[in-house]
Amino acid sequence: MARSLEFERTKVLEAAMKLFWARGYAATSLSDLLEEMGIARSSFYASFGTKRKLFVECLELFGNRTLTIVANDAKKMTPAAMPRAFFNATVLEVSQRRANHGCLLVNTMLETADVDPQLNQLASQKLNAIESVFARAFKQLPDQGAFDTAYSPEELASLVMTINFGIRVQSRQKGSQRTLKPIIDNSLSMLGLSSA
Amino acid sequence: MARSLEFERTKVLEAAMKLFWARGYAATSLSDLLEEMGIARSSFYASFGTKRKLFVECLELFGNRTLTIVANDAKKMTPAAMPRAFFNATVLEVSQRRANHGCLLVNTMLETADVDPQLNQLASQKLNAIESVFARAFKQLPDQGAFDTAYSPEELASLVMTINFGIRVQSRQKGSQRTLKPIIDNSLSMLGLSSA
DNA sequence: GCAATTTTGGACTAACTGGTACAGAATGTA
DNA sequence: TACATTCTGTACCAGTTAGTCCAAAATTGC
Repeated sequence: MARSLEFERTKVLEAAMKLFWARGYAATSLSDLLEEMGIARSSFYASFGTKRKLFVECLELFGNRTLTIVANDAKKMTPAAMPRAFFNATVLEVSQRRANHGCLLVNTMLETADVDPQLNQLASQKLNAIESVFARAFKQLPDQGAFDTAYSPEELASLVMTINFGIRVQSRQKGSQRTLKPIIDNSLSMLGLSSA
Repeated sequence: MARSLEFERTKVLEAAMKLFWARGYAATSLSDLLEEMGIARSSFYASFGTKRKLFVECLELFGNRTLTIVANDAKKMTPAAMPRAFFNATVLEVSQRRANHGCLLVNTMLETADVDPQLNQLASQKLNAIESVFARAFKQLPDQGAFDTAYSPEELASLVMTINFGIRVQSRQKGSQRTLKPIIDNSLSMLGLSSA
């Protein structure tokens, strides 16, 4: 036989995702990607096909990872505790470790809205899937305990996503967690989840 | 003397703005712009300098126009009525007439965040100016009447902007006003402004 | 060592990018 | 009509883009 099959495909993919995450799809050139991924031009096309296919893979990876976070939360905690946990995991913890690039799905949706329907739909679907997990969890709670308002589970999930989107935009405007913390806290208390 | 000075500069500028609004800065090529503006390549560079300068003008135009809307509202109505009026003017009425492209300032901020600090700062400043108008209006209301919560005027303004951002993202995901209306209504009721 | 196979690096292509230059047509004033 | 000025169209430039190709190097199992 011969040389070891793939290199560290997932690691290389992750590096690409981070770059797309920071700069967006169009603004990330192939040369930038190759440098960041640490592989040669030829092996890139052999392993990933085209820049577009690579981006779709990154979108998939990011989306599934985020989906896993909220799906696990749904098993671990009460529905009322999920929004805070989600914001903690996806916004605060990230802005603590490195620069905050918002949400790749949100960034992609805005970038591709009137430019690339397919990529736009892909990002949109992943976001809808996340919203569905929230809605399903809120439905399991018959009395909707901690929420002091009279929204349906679907409306609640939609509100959580609206707030999520707003926070993601804020997190690209002012990335420090010192400014983001109060925004998150106030948003959650608006939902009636201050003590959760 | 000679031929009439400028053409319809503002009209041409507006056409460019709409295209940037829909597609973003990088994804809008010069050829696309010229076609949409209906002027020749040479006259473009004579009148607007570079693509970048043109974009700054568009950002300026869009920002000032939005700022005017909310500043006028601040004179005409109570602070508690401002958020709804703002969302009506900038989201619902727009999505009624034509396709909804979100907010050029928000789109630009996300697109340029890790790519072009200057453009990013420009958009960010305009958004901060809008937030300041809200904060100033909320400060004028000593008892903060309609708001049922205990936020400071600045916190309230920040919440309004967070919701605004969230709705703008939603408006690029699902542009119809039929889906946007309930999202706006529920967001406002979250703020305690349902009856305002 | 030999053979199989993957990775690498560099040369290359074709298309597109923003921007420049310039000659001529159109339009106005006098 | 003559002149000044603005607009238009086209040709052009240098740089960058995504993607292809191929020979040589590196790595593995036998």
